[in-house]
Amino acid sequence: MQQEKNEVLIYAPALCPMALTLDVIGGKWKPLVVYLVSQGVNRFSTLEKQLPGISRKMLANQLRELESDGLLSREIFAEVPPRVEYSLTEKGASLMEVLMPVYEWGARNLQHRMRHLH
Amino acid sequence: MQQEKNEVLIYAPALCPMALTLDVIGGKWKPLVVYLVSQGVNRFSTLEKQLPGISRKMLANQLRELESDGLLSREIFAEVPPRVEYSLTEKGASLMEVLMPVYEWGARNLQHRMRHLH
DNA sequence: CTGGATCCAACGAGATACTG
DNA sequence: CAGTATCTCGTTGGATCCAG
Repeated sequence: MQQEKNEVLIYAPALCPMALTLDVIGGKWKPLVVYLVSQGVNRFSTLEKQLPGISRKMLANQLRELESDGLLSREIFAEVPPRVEYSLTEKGASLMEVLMPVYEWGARNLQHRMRHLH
Repeated sequence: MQQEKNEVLIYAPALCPMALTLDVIGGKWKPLVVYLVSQGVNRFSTLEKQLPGISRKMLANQLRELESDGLLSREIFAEVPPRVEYSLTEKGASLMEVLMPVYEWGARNLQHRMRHLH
């Protein structure tokens, strides 16, 4: 794993797949949003209920970004009242798979960081 | 994977291991810093050279946080000139392992997001 | 119901100067 | 060499109002 002494590598977030991935899934709410959608919580209002503390604007922004990154798809139903449903794309599902071990690592190593809500 | 219809789950970043982990490793520079340290780039000034664009303050902050989260250890040598070396802890190494698939996912799925630097 | 647009406050991050 | 302190500014996110 050790690099050659004279090898010069320049690293930058814009070139690192890890940083790019964290940019796509990072942020305070995105992993929870993706997870909830994967669990069938697929409408704006139900997501909002499950995410106490998130603002409408933030939820809308996160959903737009997740959609434009191809993780979620968005289906609009021309009804009254209007209805929109989100679902996980294949790409989103494949990301969820690689993220599960990360989730488990956190569960094993970060208990001390958990805040207990009442 | 589908939850029961009447099950009511409340999600919050403070309770989600994924969000906690992303908080620990997230941010623009942390994954690169951890990776570089794992590759033997273990001093402040060499890290700074490899991370064009990062400010001293940011690098110092990220190193402090990574240290307090137990991912990096910091060894101070009482010399002139002063010398400090960072290294990956076991915990940091175990995180790197679960993050490799994330890295690979990004490499496969996020090429379109890469910016070419000259 | 699902958002977009706007305004504003708070926080994060860069630049610079200084220190053990 | 390896940082810290301060100051400032830009961006982010919350609140509110409006619309399809």
